[in-house]
Order: sequence, then structure tokens, then C-alpha cells
Amino acid sequence: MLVERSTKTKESLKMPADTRDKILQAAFTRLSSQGYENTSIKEIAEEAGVAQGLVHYYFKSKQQLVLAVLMDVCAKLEIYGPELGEAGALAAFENFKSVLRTRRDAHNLYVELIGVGLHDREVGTGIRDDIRRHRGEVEDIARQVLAQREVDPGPARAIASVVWGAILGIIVQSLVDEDFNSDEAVDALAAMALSAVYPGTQSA
Amino acid sequence: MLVERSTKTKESLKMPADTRDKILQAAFTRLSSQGYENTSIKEIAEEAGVAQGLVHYYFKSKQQLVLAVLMDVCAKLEIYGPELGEAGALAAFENFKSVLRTRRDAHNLYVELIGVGLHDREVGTGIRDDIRRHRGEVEDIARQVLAQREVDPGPARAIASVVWGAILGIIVQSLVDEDFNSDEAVDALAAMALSAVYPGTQSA
DNA sequence: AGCCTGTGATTGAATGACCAATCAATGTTG
DNA sequence: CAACATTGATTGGTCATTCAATCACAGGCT
Repeated sequence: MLVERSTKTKESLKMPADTRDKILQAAFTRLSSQGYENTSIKEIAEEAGVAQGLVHYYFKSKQQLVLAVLMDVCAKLEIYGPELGEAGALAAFENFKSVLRTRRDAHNLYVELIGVGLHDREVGTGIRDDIRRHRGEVEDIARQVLAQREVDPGPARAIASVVWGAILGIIVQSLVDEDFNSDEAVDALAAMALSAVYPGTQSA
Repeated sequence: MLVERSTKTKESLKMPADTRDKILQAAFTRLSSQGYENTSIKEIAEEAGVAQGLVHYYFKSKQQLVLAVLMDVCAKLEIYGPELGEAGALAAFENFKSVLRTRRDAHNLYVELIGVGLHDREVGTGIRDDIRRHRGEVEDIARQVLAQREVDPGPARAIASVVWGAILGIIVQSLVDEDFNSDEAVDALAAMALSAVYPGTQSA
């Protein structure tokens, strides 16, 4: 059933995957510019150029559609490069600075969905898992840096919580405030993350 | 007109200020537990025990009501104590740890409204100004600490962006993820904020 | 004191609009 | 001719906002 489609690559046959993608793309466009509650299934269908009912044919509910959009977007939002350790961290911070400018739409959607997820269990668990994944990626980098310095890797998780949190906070500020200087903030975050002295296994 | 009311403390007479407060309180209760879009004016009126029309008598629109709730809540959310400098910073971080536990409802509302504000100009400017104010308070503390150490106060603004951002990020993580260890995160943030070496300064 | 009256407070029904989800019908294709 | 893809009208509901009508009271007037 599902596998057939990947075996055939002819363009003459119906390609529901294309339709699904069209809907996903249209949903992202509308959702990121208008917000979750201001975007109706009807609008998304219009943007995609399909009938309203077709959206519910591919996605059982609005929440499911939105989660699919989120997954789709996040898959394309990799900010971590190949370098390891401190160099990798610095590269990631540099990359983040440019992503802040180029992916406002995705960040808009992300931040809004966090708000939606607070009161919608379906969206909420999706967001939670996504946050955990991102924080985990930051934690990996933190662990590398600590290992490189041959110090206790214990605080890696806490550091990741703070760094990922600060990243989100900087995203929010740059979305909300036109005058926010995000480069300056990211540089300060990099300095704080890489030069701080953390309490070892014995807490302060 | 307005002064008369404060001169008389009899309970027999009409006290519109009380009614307004009742509506504000009811709105906070519902909004923080159900979210902006899942809360209708009708529900808020019921929670407050007044007629639906009365809500629009005191607040011209749902957005205005929500902003009034936000202002009301923020006015009661002071986490900065009287101490100055590094001691003040540490006290604020400690206080933040307990506020994280006790004011989940207010934080729920705050985070949701950030999302709403992204696509609603009226709410958006309210949120932006609020964020600026809070970041400004953090900046004041940062400036005190830098002054106390007799180093360049230049990075104070950038530090405040990061610290306030991290605070928001930690709030979000603690709201979204049951298993999030917020104390650990706040301690790490305090360590990063107070022990980091910033560009343009020599270490302490 | 007792009546009068205007103004602000309060009510609840009515308005006009919108929406997610369903479904029976139609199109398409292997 | 089945099975999948697509349509768009329908359903059953919700919502913010408006409005005409009622209520409570304060302060002037007799």
C-alpha cells in the first residue's frame, strides 16, 4: 500500500505524496504568517489549491496537520555542523546567527506552537519531544567541550538546558522586538557558555 | 465621579471597580488554565458571575481584556529584591527558582500570550513592551555586578538579553516538560552569568 | 423627609460570522 | 471494475460584539 508509491517514479500516475506536500507547504505558509488560530483548514486548502475535504483526507485533524508541519520544518532546521568540541560549538553559534535572520517564519510557527501546546495535549507532546531532542543535541556538544577540557562532564545537562533556553529566548526577543540586537546576544551567549566556570560534582 | 467611590466605604453602594477586578480575576483563571483561544468571553463572564455584555462594558475587546490581565499579573510578579550587585543577582536567581514552582499559571499565560502576540498587533506591542521592561531590570542588575567588579559595563545589555532569554527558556521547558529539572538549570544559569568572561573585559 | 430624574451599571437575547469535521458523490487510474 | 483521490456542500457548533431594555443610586428639588 504505502510502499508501492516509492517503487514507482512515473509522473503519469497520481502522486498523493505531492498533494500531501503541497498541503504541508501551504499550511506552513499560512500558519507561520497568520498563526494557528487565525488559520482555517479552508484557507490552507485554498492556498494549496485543493478542496477543503482533501486536507482532512490526508490529516485526520488540524492538530495532526500542524504537527506534521512542525516535523517537516524541524527536519530542515539543522544548525549543527560537522565540527566537534569547542570549534563545533562556535560554528553552531555562528550558524544560529544567520538562521535567526533567514528563518523568521519557521521560528514564528515554532514559538506560536509552544503556546498552543500548553493547552492542547496533542500539540503539547509533539512540542515537548521536539524540545527534548534539540536540548539533547546541545547537550552532546556541551559534553564534547567538557571532555575536550578534561573536566567533569556532570553539568552538561544543566548547561544544555540553559543554552537551549537562551536560544529560545533570543529567538523570541528577535521575533517580538524589531530593535533587538540578536548578533550581540548570540555572541554574549557563546562567551557565557564557553568561558563560565561550573560547579563540579560538589555543588556550590 | 471617580473620587467619590474611594470616599465611601459602605458596601451597600455599587462598586464598579470590584466588578472590574472580578472580571480580571476570572479572566486570569480561565485564560491561564485553558488558553487564549479556548476561552470565550461567555466563560469568563460565567466565572465572574456577571452577564456576558458586562465584560465588553469594561473592556472594549477581548485583546484589551487580555492585556489588562497581563499587566495585572506582571505587577504582582516581582522577583528582584532590595540587595544590590552580585548579592542581588544571586538573590534574584534564588527567588526565580521558587517563582518557577509557585506561579505556573502566570507563566502559562505569559508564554501563550507571546505566541498570540506574534500575530495580533494589539497583544504583540503589549508583550514587546513588557519584555523590554523585564530585560531592562535584568540589565540594571548586570550593570551593578559589572560596576562592583570595576570592569567595562559595555556588555551589560547583551548579557541581559541572554539572561532574560534563558529565564524565558527555562520557564518554557519547565512548563512543557514534567521531568525538567529547573533548579539545576537556574543554578547553571547563575554560574554562567556570574563567572563568564565577556569580550572587552579582563577576568575577575 | 419624600419624589424625580439622569447617569452609570447590568442584563441577556440577537446578530452575523466563522470553523472543523463529515459525507455522499464524482473523478481517475491501474 | 475496484481502490484510491478529490470535491464541495452540509452539519452542528462556537464565538466576539452589539444593543435595547432594565436596574440602582446620587443628588437636586419640593
